[in-house]
Amino acid sequence: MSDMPSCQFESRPRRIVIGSSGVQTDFCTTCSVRPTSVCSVIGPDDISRLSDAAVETIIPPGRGFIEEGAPATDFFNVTSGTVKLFKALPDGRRQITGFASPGHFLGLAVSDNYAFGAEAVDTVRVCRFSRDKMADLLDDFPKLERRLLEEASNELVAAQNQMLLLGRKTARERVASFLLDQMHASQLPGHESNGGRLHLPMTRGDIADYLGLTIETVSRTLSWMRSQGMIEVGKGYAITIVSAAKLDVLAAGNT
Amino acid sequence: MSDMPSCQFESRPRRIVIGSSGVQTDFCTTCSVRPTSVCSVIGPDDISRLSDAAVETIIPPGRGFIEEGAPATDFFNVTSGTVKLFKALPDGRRQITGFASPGHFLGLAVSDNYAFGAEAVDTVRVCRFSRDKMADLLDDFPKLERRLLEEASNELVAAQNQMLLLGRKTARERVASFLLDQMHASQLPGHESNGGRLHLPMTRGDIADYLGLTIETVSRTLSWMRSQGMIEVGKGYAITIVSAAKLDVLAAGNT
DNA sequence: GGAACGCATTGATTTACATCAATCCATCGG
DNA sequence: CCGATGGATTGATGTAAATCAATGCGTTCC
Repeated sequence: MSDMPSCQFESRPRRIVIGSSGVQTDFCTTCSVRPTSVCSVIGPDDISRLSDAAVETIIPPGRGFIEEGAPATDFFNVTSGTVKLFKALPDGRRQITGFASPGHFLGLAVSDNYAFGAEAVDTVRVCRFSRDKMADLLDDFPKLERRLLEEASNELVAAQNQMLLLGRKTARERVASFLLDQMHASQLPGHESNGGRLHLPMTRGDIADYLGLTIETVSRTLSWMRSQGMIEVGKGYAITIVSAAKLDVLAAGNT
Repeated sequence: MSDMPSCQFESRPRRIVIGSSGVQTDFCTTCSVRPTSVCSVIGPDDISRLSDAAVETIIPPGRGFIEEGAPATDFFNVTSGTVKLFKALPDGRRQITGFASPGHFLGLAVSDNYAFGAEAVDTVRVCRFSRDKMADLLDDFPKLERRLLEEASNELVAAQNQMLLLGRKTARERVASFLLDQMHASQLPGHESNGGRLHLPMTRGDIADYLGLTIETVSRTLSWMRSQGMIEVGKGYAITIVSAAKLDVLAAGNT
């Protein structure tokens, strides 16, 4: 899950008016995710096509905005905040299949219905594209399709790594892998260097649902890592990586 | 993993000569996978472009043909047989991330190296496309990109289902899900109806590596299912589903 | 300001599956 | 034809993680 700088914008959903003058406030122009997201393939001359298609939406923490099984009418580009993607069983068991941060494109569906759910972990901003408008953009901008294929391929690789983790790794290997992934994500372009300090807005329960563990196992493992001098657990959701090398050895899987 | 009818062809790899007459034996023309695979977007008038790009390859059982970490120089379209896709840990632990049957397109890579390995379960035929030739085809046939995006989206959905299975399902739920998936795959277009009888060329070890279990657990679970009247375990690799309804209840996850 | 709630940590106990072991069966090669 | 090998099944035992429980802390709301 790559991590991108967020798009700053006003705090309520609204439709950008299709304007004929160039004076309108155009959040696409000022969006800081755009240089590295799927939107980057649409050039400055065509940016109004983007603005016309996109509806910026603010989603408060805890609110779901994609429901597994619901008709797949929209696509979403995450421009700020963190989203958890998940699948659920009827008895309440849940597997988080990924955390989406700015730059992630959500909503690819094969059938007519979403195969997964999405819920805001913290305050989230997304640009929403209806399926029709997306189809128009794809027709007019072939490079967009190439870019979506790249995104999908990225997700496939991440999914395969996660299957290896879920199917074969021990609890300590899983937590180590998770922390290292979060560290790498926070070091991608657009993130200010923060000396190994991770901001993890998701709860221990969310981390457990992502790693195929329970809350207690995640907590015990983090406590053990702290006792081994690998991490520091700070206030709120801050975890600081003290020895990435030790975590690397764990995550690599040499049991 | 969708399952498609296989492409019949001669039993050794060779380059199809770029011919000017229409008399040459053209395996693309006779390929029975082609109507439903990514190649379907290339029309009969352009089929020579396909033949020019493809190299048919026969791979014996047990032979690997994609090595995790190796340079990603080729793509592969599976036209016959079964392929296992996997990721490995240094200490020998291995997770099979999928079984690819005819119609599957392999080799999408984001970086310059393959993120997974591939190995033939039984005798496998693939059409191999070099990266350069694939790029040419993509430039000339934009619908090919759309089709690849559809394939990738299919794989993403399958991966998410598998993450739910690996992260949250019990052993019985996993085996039930696997058997039902194989049943559905065998009922796709191109497969003759075979009354619930599955042909599973992969070993119990392969099934275990796919479901995040051990050989013994898979074997015990199949034995229990036989004792419950859900399946019959026949000679060789044949498993017959006797009560899909009971397996459905298990697989659904209502523990 | 205090009760309620959500979240996290830690302890004790249980359990689903792994591990180790033995045996059987089918196939292959000499 | 027989020994070797690969694969599968079944039994006995061990264990990593789950489950159950208790406690503490920070935040929110009345």
